[in-house]
Amino acid sequence: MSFTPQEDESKDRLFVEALARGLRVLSAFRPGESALSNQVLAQRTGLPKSTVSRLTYTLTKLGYLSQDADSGYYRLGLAVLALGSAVLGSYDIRRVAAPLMRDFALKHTISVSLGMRDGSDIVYLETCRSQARVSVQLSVGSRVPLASTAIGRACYSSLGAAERELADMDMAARYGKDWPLVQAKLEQARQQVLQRGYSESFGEFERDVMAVGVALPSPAPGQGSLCLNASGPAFAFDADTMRNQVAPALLQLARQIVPGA
Amino acid sequence: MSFTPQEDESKDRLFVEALARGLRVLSAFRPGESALSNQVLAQRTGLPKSTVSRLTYTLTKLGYLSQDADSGYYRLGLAVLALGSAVLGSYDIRRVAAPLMRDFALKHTISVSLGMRDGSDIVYLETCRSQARVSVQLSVGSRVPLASTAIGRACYSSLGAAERELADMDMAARYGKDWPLVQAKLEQARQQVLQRGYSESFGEFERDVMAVGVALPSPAPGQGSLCLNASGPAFAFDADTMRNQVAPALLQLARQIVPGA
DNA sequence: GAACTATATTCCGCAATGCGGAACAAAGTG
DNA sequence: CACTTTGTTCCGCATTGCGGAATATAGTTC
Repeated sequence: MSFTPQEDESKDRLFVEALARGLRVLSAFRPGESALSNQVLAQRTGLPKSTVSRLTYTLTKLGYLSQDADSGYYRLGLAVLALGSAVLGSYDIRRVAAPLMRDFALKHTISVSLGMRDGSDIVYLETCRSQARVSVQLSVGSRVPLASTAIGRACYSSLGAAERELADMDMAARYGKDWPLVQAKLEQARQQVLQRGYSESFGEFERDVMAVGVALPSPAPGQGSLCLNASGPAFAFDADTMRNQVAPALLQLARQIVPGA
Repeated sequence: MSFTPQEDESKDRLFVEALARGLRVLSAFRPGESALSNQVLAQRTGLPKSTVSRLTYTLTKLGYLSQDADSGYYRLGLAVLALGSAVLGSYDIRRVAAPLMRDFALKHTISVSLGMRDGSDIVYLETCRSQARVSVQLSVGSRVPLASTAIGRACYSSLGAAERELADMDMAARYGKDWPLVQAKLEQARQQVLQRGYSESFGEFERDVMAVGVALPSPAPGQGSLCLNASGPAFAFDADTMRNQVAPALLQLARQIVPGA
């Protein structure tokens, strides 16, 4: 697959290749996959067998991979989890937001998520679902596109000119020839946010899911930009309800979470 | 703290040092810490400044670190979160256990956690708290010692002879001269588990926290060993209640989660 | 604003370190 | 038992990463 992507090229004397390769191995594990063979890793990463072997050996020794006793396949080790939880722990906004989000979810019987922009994605930092049973908070850490989701559009619309430009470039690369269309849509969403304060995505990202999004005023610009969404199934929420009931409440929630502003 | 643990030493031609160092940088972030300077990283990892600089450069470029705009400090990047969530996603037991645990927590107004052994620690894979408000699931990914917690003791007691020996060695190294005492305590706990099926830790790990633990029968031996605990504040749970009410219910919960066995 | 810290980045020659093709092992398959 | 498929080890080569020292940048103090 990917022909060695040393795009920057060559003389980046600061870039530590071996580290990058090791992380490439770790990130070859897609969520939901349990165990991968050494060979599959070689394929996915595009690295030669012997190199992968050395890397898995190293990662295993450090606890970032663990080897299944009989199959010999590798799974992500618990050391990785520790890192992940350190990330979550470092965002203290979660501590503030989570209980408020929980209340919101219960009160409106709707799911609500807190996200942060990373390039042209939104990464979920916290999720509260209305139906207590379903889904094990698995969505924390997962990514949704900036362009087609309510939460992404809200975030995009809150960017300053400079940052927006960067995000645009990111997406231009990502969407290729579709970019003009995507951009038009984004611009439209941005106008809506400027006027009404929230963004919508009614069935555009996932069929039959209605969502609205709002941005949190970012404490420091240039910092990660935070945003919220509220989403529910189309059979339970129509566009009117989302616009007139949910969206104002979500704006209110945002104000609760970040009192200043 | 840990004086460079290059125990094996020297001629391990397979071990990729640069990768290990990079990961050492990532794991220098303790949960709850937001941003670290390059220098602090150098201190904590014991690596020379220029090396750290190169590593942070690389990690930043890959999204595993992100640099605060003005301070220049580094924080863990969102790419790390993706890895972490991939780990959680790979343990399908969570999907089964979580709703049952939630019900349990509500019914008994007590906290319950699912853990897995990693060396002489237990790593939490899932936590359900009784009081909906408090604490944002932050404990997923955190570590507690095998020796002094109910959940750890339950897990220890369920190990086969071979694995127990390994764990013993781990702890002997960890506790040094205290190990005989710790071992005696563990052996005592093991006897209790053999007789009654559960372990206790009443105020031993955290003051004023009462906990009982049980092991889940591991699907494949040699695989990670899973275990449960239930814990609550001492003012609300006395030893009798824990033993006669909570412990049996927890055993029942274990049976629900892993029907076979 | 000059002199001084403290911290981060960059340079650069050296050689240790990681590389990867190929040989070797091991385990599964017809 | 030949044959395939997957994983590990070897080993010489040169690339890659190393780290001390020099340089840049910022923040303090007088």
